[in-house]
Amino acid sequence: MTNVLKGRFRVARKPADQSVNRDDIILAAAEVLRRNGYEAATMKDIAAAVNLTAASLYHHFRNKDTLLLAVLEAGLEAIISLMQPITGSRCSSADKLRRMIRAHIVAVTDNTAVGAAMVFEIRALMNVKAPAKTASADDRQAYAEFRARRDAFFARRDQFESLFRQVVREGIESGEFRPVDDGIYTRTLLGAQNWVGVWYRPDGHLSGEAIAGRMAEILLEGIVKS
Amino acid sequence: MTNVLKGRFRVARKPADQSVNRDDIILAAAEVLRRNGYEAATMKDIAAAVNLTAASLYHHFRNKDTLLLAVLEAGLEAIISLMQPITGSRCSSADKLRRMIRAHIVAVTDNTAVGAAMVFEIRALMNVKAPAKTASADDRQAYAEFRARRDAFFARRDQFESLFRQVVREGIESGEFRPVDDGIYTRTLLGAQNWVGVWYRPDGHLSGEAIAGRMAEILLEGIVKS
Amino acid sequence: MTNVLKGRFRVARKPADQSVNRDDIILAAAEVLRRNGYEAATMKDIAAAVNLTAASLYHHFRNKDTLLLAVLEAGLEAIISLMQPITGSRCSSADKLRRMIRAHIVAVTDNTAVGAAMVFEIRALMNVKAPAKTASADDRQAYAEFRARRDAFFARRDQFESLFRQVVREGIESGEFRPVDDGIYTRTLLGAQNWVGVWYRPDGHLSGEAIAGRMAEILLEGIVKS
Amino acid sequence: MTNVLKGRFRVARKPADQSVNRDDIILAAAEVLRRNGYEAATMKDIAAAVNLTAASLYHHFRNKDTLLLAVLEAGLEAIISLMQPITGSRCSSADKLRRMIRAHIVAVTDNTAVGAAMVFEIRALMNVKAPAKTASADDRQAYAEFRARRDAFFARRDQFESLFRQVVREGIESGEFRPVDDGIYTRTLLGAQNWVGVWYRPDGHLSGEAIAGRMAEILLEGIVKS
DNA sequence: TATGAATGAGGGTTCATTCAT
DNA sequence: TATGAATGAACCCTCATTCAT
Repeated sequence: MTNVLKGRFRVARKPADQSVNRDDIILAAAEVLRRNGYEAATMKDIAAAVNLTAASLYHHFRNKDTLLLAVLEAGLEAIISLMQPITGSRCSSADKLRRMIRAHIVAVTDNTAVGAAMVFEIRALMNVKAPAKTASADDRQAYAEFRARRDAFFARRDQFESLFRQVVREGIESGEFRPVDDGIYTRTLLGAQNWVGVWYRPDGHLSGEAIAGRMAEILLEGIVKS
Repeated sequence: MTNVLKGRFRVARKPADQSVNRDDIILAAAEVLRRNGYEAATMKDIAAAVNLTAASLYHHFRNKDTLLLAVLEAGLEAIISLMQPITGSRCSSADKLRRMIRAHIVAVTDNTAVGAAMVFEIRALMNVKAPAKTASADDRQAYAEFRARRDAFFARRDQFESLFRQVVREGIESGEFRPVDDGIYTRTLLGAQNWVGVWYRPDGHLSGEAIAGRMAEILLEGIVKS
Repeated sequence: MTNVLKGRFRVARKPADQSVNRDDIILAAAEVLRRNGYEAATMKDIAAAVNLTAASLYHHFRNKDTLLLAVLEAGLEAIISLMQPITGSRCSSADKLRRMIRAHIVAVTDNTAVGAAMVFEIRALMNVKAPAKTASADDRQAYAEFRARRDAFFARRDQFESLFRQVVREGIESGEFRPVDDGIYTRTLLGAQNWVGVWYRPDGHLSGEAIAGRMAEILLEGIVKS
Repeated sequence: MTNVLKGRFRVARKPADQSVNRDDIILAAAEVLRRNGYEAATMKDIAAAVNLTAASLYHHFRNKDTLLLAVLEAGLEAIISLMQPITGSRCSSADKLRRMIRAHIVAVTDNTAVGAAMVFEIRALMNVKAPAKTASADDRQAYAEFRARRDAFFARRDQFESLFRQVVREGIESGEFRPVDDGIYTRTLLGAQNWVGVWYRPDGHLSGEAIAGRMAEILLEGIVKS
C-alpha cells in the first residue's frame, strides 16, 4: 500500500525534472479529480499534471478505474493512520472524539484534493462497470482483482466510520455522553467534516486548525453532558 | 419558474402514455443524475427515463447544461419555498432553527435525487464551458442567458444558506444561543443536512421525519444554551 | 508549409501498407471534397480514402475545418509557385499572360480535385463557425490560429489573382494590350480557367495541354492588339 | 412549371403578412443556398426565410432534394426564356452572341442567389442518393419521379449551353467568326459568365449592365474577326 | 519507461422527416 | 395549410486504451 499521503496526506509537489512515480501520479490525479470530477477528468489531463502523456500512465496503472481506486485508497489509509494513535490512546471519550474530529478536519483542509475525492468520487467508484462479456480473459481477470480491491476499500471505509461510532458508543455507555442515536450522531459528524472540503478555501480567513477547533467544539456540545 | 418540486418536491412518476413536459424531464433527470452524476449521465439515459429519445429532449432544453441548470433551479426553489413560512414566523430562534433543519432534511429524504444533485452537481454547473466569442449570435445569446441564470442560481443558493445563518445570528444576539462562530456553525448544519442525501436509504429503518427529528436535536444541542 | 502539391500538384496514390502522413491526407481529402463537397464529405469518408478511421485523422488535423484549410492552402501555394517563375521572367506581357493561363489550366486539369476545391469550397471556408463550446483556453487559442491562417489564405488568394491583374495592367500600360477594364478582364480569365475544373474529364478527347493552348489563344485574342 | 423567375428572375420580396406560395419558397431557398450551400442549408433556415416552420415546407415540397431541384429548374427556365427571343431573332451571329452574353450576365447579377445555385449546387443535385432498399414504395416512387425530373433538368441545361454553342458554330460557318474550337470557346464564355455570380457585389462600383457590356466586348473580341 | 499513432466505442447534437392536432 | 413534438440516422469529435518503437 502506498504511503504518500501519510501524515495528514500533505502534498509535496515534485520538481518537474525528476522521474515520476506512482505517488506523484496519485497526488496529481487527486487534484485533477477535485477540479473536474472523475468522469470529466481525462487521462491526458492527469498525465499532463505530471508531465507525461496519457499512454505513459498505463505503465503505472492498469486503467483509469484503478487509478481512481488508488487515489481513494491512499486517501483513506492516510486518514485512518491518523486516527489509530488517537483511538488507541487512553483518555476520555470526549477527548478522543475531539481529537478525531480535529484530525479529520485538518486532514481535509491540508489536502482538499484528496478530501474532495473521498466525498465526490465514491459514486464513480461504485459505478465502475464490468467489462463486456466479450472482453479478454485478461480484462476479466483484472476486473475481478479490481472488484476485490474495491470491496476491500469499502469495507475499510466502513471501518473508518466505525472508529467514530465506537467512540460515540463508548461515551454513551460510560455515561459521558448523552444517549443520542449513535448512528445519526456519527453521520452528523461525518457530514459536517466532509463538507469542510467543499467550502474550505486555503486563502480564507480561518486556518484549518482554527476551523477544526471551532467545529469540534460545536459538535461535541451536541453530545457531551454539560 | 417551474414549480414541479414544490411541497418537498415529491416525485409522481408519469404514466408512460401521457405526453411529457419540462417538469417530468427535470424530475427524471434528477434521478439519473443522482445515480450516475452529470458527466456520466447521458442524454439518452435521461430521455429513456421519460420514454423519449435523446433527440426529443432538445425540444425542451437547449442542451445538457441547460437541463442541469433547470434541475438545480427547481430543487433550490423548492427548498427555499419551504423555508419562507418558517423564517417569517414569530417564534424563538431555537424553534425556527429546529423547524428549518427538519424541513431541509425531510425535503432531502423525500427527494434524494434532487438533494444529491444539489450537493454533487454544483461543480459540473461551475465547469460548464463558454462558447467561443465568435460563435453564432444565437449561440452567444443563449450562453449569455445561461450565464445569467447560472449566476442567479448561485446568488439564490447563497441566499438560502443565509437563511440559516440569519437565524443563528439572531439567536446569538438575543442571547438564546451560545456565542459560537456563526459561519462555522451554519456550515456544520448544512454539511450534516446535505450529507443525509448521501447515506439515506428510503428502505432504511428510520423515516425521514425520524432522522430529521434526531439530527435537529443534536445540532441544536450544539448551540442552544442549556 | 506543405509541399505535396508542388509541380502541378500531381497525385501519387499511396500503397495501403505505408504509414500515412499529413500530405497523403490532404490529397485524399481534396478528392473526397471534389466528389461530395465539404459539408457532405464526412471525416469517415476522408479517413477511408487513406485507410484510416475517422478518429485517427484527429492526430493529424485538429478538426475538419483545419483540414479543409490545409487542402486549400496546399492547392493555392502549389499554383502560386507555378506562377512565380513566369511573372519573374523577362518577356512580353502577352507571353507572360499566355504562359500563366496555360500553367493555371494545366494545374487544374492535372489535379481536378484541388482545382475544384479552390472553386467550390471557399464558401465553406468562409462559413466556418467557431465551435459552440470552447472547452479550454487551448481551444480558443486554436481557433484564433485558425482564423489567422484563414485570413492569410484569403490574402494570399488575392495576391494570386493580382498576379494576373498585374500582367494585364502592364500590357495595357505598355500599349501591348488594348485598354480594357483590367478588373473585368482578369475575372473573365479566372472564371474561364476555374471553370475548366468543372467540366474537364481526364478521359475526354482533349488533353489538359490542348485545352490550355486553345483557351489561352481565345482569351489573349480578347486583349492583344492585332 | 413555375414562372416566378421570368424576366431575369428578378426577386420581389413578399410582405410578411401574406400567405406564402411555392414561388416565395423557391426564391427564399435560393438565397439561403447561396449563403450556406445545399448541405449546410437546413429546412429550418429556408422555412424561417418565409416565416414558416420546417414542417410546413413539406406541404409545398416533398423533400429537400425536390426543393433544390425546383430552385434549379426555375432558374434554368428563367434564363432560357431570356435567350429564346435572341436566338430566334434575325441578326448577325456577333450581335446574337453579344446579346446572349449580356442577357446571361445581367440575369446573374440581378439574382445572384439563383445564379450561384446554378453554379454551386449542381453537384448536390447529382449526388442525391437513392432511398434505402427498405424504404416505402411511396418513397421509391417519389425517387423515380425525382430522377426523371433531374434527368430532364440536365438535358435542359445541356440545351441551354447548346444555345451558345449553336450561335458560335453559325458564326464560324458563316465566316463571321474565326475558326476557334467551338467547344472550348463556349465553355470559356460560360465559365466567365457564371463566375460573375461569384464575385459580383450589388454594392460594387459597376452595375450588372456595365459588367455585362465590358465582358461581352472582351469575349467577342476573342472570336470576332477584326 | 516513455510516446506517437491508431482505433472502437460512445456522447452530444443536428437535421430531415413524419404525424397528430 | 400550419405546427409542435417526436425520432432515426448521422456526424463531429473525444477518450480510454493498445502497441510498436
